[in-house]
Amino acid sequence: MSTDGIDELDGRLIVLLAREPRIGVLEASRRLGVARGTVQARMDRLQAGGVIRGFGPDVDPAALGYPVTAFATLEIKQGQGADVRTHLASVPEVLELHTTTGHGDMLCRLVARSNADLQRVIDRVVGFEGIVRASTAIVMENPVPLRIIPLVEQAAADGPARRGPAGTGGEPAGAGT
Amino acid sequence: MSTDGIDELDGRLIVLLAREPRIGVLEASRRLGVARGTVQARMDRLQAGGVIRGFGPDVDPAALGYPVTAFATLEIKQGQGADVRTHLASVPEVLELHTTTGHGDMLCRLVARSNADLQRVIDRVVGFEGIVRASTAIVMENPVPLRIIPLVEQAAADGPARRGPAGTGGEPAGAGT
DNA sequence: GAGTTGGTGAGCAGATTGCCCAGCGTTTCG
DNA sequence: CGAAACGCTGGGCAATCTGCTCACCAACTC
Repeated sequence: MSTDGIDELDGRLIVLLAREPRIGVLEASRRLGVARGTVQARMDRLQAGGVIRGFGPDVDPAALGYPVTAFATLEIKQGQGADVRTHLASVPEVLELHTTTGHGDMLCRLVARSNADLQRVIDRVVGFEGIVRASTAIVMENPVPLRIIPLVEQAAADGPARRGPAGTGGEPAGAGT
Repeated sequence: MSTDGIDELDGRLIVLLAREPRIGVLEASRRLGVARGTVQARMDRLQAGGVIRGFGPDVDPAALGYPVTAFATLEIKQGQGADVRTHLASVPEVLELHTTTGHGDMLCRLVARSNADLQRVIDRVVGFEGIVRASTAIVMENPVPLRIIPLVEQAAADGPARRGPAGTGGEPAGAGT
């Protein structure tokens, strides 16, 4: 679904939204130099197409009292996948979970109140039959926080796919005063 | 910084925002059953305190044309850390990067246009002196997408820390008609 | 040549925002 | 114990923005 690929304007719009989430449609149209209706239409399309999933608040676990982050690689007993997922989903400290290639493993991101607390979290995570082994890596630094802007710019540059190469669709028109 | 810990109202507010990001302050105050000014004050405090970093758009890499996600564990040559970070930060497909305990390693999240393209990305990532070894795990499923709500609820329940235990701060007051 | 799609500029009623005020119950401090 | 500080409530107001609709134009498609 979704026409995959965004054009240059979509890219600028997303980047703008990423940088200043609080601006409204009107302000965005000014910054982008296009009509309000255009921005509105683009936003609708981006959301409908799934490119923009939403605008959830970016909550910092550390500020919530969970300054420790870790990644755990889990080795699962064959056939126990579904149960393990359910189990992990029930642990609040499990922020995300992926199943990966390799050893039929899983990788999950955890947070904890302290290093000591991390032990509790890990115990809870692995304290479930079906999990054969777990190895944890504690995060010390985060040189590159989750980002999307560079990728959006890349995508916008690579695939202006949406329209033909010609039409600027730019400033012609014009009827008013 | 930031008083660490949120109370029950903060928790409800964040969860509400996470579920329906488009609602404004006014609508939120209605849903929460508190005065508009209160919501406004809470939002300000949460943002000032760093609990809420912002409201950036949630962009789906897959919809951008990057449906493949992978995690790469990198082994770095001692002392090359800084350079490697800079290098990785320059690759758009590197969505996030962490330095972790273990082997003085790094863990990064990558995306690519296809499995074949992933090879290109990995080559670019590891094609840098200072990176000794890399092992990659391709993500197949994502049973638990990055989430924060359960943790917020947990935090709100655990540490109502903000006020004393007594005062509900709830419905007293009231003067109008 | 006709039709469709996407963009522009304008307009309007209704809703929301930002900001300020006064009152009041609780908690804290001197 | 009395006073000040806080946080929340309920109103109010001007300015702004949103959602939606029009008519029109240009380019691409058939």
